[in-house]
Amino acid sequence: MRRARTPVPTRRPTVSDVARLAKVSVGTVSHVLTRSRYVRPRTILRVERAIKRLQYRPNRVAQSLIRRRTHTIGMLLPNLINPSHVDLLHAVEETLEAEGYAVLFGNSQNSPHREGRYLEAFRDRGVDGVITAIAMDADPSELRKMAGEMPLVMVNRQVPGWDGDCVLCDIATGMRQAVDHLVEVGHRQIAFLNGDTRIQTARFRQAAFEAALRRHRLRPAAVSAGVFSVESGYSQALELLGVGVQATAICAANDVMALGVLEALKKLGIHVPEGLSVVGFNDILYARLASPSLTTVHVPYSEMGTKAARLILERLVTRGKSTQQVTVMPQLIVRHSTAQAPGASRPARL
Amino acid sequence: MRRARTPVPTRRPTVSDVARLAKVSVGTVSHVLTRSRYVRPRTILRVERAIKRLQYRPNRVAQSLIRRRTHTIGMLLPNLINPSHVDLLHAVEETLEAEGYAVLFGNSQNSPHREGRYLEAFRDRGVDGVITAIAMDADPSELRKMAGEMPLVMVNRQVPGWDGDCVLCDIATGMRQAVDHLVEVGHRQIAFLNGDTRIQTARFRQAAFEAALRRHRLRPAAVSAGVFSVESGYSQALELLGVGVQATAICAANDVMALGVLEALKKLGIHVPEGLSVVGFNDILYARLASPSLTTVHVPYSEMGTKAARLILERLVTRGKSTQQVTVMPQLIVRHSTAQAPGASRPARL
DNA sequence: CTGAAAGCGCTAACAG
DNA sequence: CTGTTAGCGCTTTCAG
Repeated sequence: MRRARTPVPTRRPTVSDVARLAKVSVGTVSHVLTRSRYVRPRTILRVERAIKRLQYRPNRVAQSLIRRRTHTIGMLLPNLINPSHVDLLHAVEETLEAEGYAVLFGNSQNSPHREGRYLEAFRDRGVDGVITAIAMDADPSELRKMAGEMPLVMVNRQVPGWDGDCVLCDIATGMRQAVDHLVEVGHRQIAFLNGDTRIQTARFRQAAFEAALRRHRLRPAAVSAGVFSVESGYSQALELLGVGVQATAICAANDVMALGVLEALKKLGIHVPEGLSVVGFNDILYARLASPSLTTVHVPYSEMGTKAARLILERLVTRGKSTQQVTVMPQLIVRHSTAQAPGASRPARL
Repeated sequence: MRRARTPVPTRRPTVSDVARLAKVSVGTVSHVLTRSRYVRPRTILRVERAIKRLQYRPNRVAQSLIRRRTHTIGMLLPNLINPSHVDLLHAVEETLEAEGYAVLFGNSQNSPHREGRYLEAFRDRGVDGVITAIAMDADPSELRKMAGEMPLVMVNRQVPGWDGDCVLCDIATGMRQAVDHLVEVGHRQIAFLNGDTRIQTARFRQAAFEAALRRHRLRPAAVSAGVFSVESGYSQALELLGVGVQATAICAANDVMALGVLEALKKLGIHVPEGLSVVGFNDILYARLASPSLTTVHVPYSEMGTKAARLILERLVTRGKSTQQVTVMPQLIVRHSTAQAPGASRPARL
C-alpha cells in the first residue's frame, strides 16, 4: 500500500485566488495589501480573512518585476579569512535585516574578475544596491560603470578618484598612534611587515607607517611584503630576523600577520615584548587572546558596516543625490606585546 | 554652465529592443539566448550582434517569474562569532558560485523567531533552496513546513525526526577520540564546560563526552554550562576551579570556549598542560595559534559546506526524490595543551 | 469606493 | 526555421 504523498499539487495561492475567495477584484486585493488607496473597512476585512484562510503571501519576484525593487542588497567582500571582514558582513546583515532587506553575499577572493562577475550577478538579479570592499587591482572604470546602474557604496577600501558614497577608516591616524607609542617607549628601529601590496590597504598602511616615522625623523629599519596571512607574517618575520635586520619592534600591516610574527618569535626564542615589541592593526578578537596579548590599532568594523548599510538605505530614497564620504576613527589599544625598547632609558615625557 | 549628467534616462534594453534591432521576433531572441530550439546560424549572428551593440543582459527577475527558478540559494547560520560557521559559509558560497548560483545570507542569531522570518524572506524571494544550521529551540514543525515549500538541507545541526537531506559530523566519534587521548595519558578527573544547552550541539557534545567517559568506567569530574563564547569559557573555568573541583583536565564544548579557559588558567597561574590539560572542539584557525597551541577535535566544516551545497544542487534536479544523510568524520589533533596527568605514571599501552 | 485591463520582461506553446 | 500570443503574479492607471 502506498501512502498518499503530495496531498495536492498545492500551487501557491495568488492574488486572484484571494480575490475569488473574497469576492473582490484582484486590484482591490492588491490595494489592501499595499494600502495604496482607500478601501472600505468591510472589504478589507473580507480580503484579510481570505488571505489568512489561504495563507497567502505575495510573490516578491512578481512584485520586484513591476516595482523594480527587490529589497535585496549585494555585499561583496575580498575574503572571509580576515575576521574584520566578517564583522563588516555581520553589521551590514543586521542593519539591513531590520529594515526588511536581505543580503546577497559574494566573496571576490580579491580577484577583479570574480568581483566583476559578482557585480553583474547582483545587478542581473536586480539588487537595490551593493556594498563592496573592492578586490585588489579592481578596475575603477568597471566599478564606475556598475555604479551607474545601481547604488554602490565602497567600504573599507577605496578606488582612486571615486566620488561616490564610501565609508573608510583613517588609517594614517591609526598608524601614527601606533608609531608614536613605539617611539615614546624608546623604539628607534622599527620594521614593517606588509601584506600584498597590490591591495590598496597594504599600500596605504605602509605609506602611513613611513609618514608617521618621518615625523620623528626616523626611517624604517626594514620593510617587507607578502600576503595578509598568518603564514606570511610568520615567514616574513623569520626572514627578516634571519638576515640580521636590527629592529627592536615590528609593525605588522594587520593582526592576522601579527599573530604569525608572534609565532615566529616564539620559535626563535625571542621574548615579546622584552626582546622585541610587536604591533598589529585591526584588533580582531584573537588579538586580545594571543600571548602576549597584542597591542594593536582598533578599527571599528562593525560601525563601518552599520554606516555603509545606512548609507545605501539613504541612497535608495535620495536616488543619486549628493554622495557622502564617511570616515571613522581607529584607536590604538596598548596591550602586552609592546614595551620599552631593550636598552632604552625611559624618555622624558613630551 | 551645467554639465549634461544623466546622458539619457537610458532604460535597460529588453528583448524587444534586441528583436527590433535584429529584425526578428522576441521569441527568436529568447530562443537564441536559451538555445531552446534551432535557429538559423545567420539569424543567431544577427541577434548576437544586436545583443552586443545594446549590451543587453536578460532581466533575471523576469526570467525567475516565469521559470520559477532564481538561481539563488539561501544560507542561514546561527551566528558568525564561531569561525567554523564562517568556514561553512565560505565553502557553500564557493561551490554555489561556481555553478552560477548566488547566496542569500542570513544570520538567525540563534533565535527561532529570526530563523522563521528568514525562511519566509527566502521563500518569498523565491530561492531555489536553503541550507541551514538551525537555531536553538528551532521549531521542527515550522522547519518541516518550509521544507514542503522548498528544498532544505540541514547542516551541522539536526532537527529531531528529520528525514530530509542533511550533512552532519559524527560528534560521538570525535569526543571519544578526545576522551580516549586524555585517559590514555593518565587523566581520570575530567571536567566538561558546555555552551548553551538549549543548542542541540551542546547537548550532543555533552552526551558524547559522558558516553566516552563511561567506556572507561569514569564519570565527569564536573559539568557546567554557559554560552559558546570566550567570556563564558573564561568565567566557567574560574568558577569551576574556584569551588575547588578536582580535575586534571578540562574538555570545552568548542574552541572559542577553550580559548577562554586558557585565559582563565593563565590568570590563575596554572600552567597548561603541566598543571592542567585542556581540549577543545572544532579546530578553528586560532586553536593552533593559542599558547599553548590547543589540542582539539578537527571538524571538516569546509567539507561539510561543500557537501551541503552539492546536496542542494542535486535536489534541484531530483525534485523531492530520495534524501541523503551525509556524515563526515572529525579527527583529534593533539597539540600542546594536553599532557600526562600530574602525578600519573605513564600507563601501559592497551 | 471598486472593477477591468494594461503591462513589468521574459518564455513557451501554437501556428505557420 | 520563425513569428504571434498567452501568460508568470503582481501593480496601477483608467473608468465607472
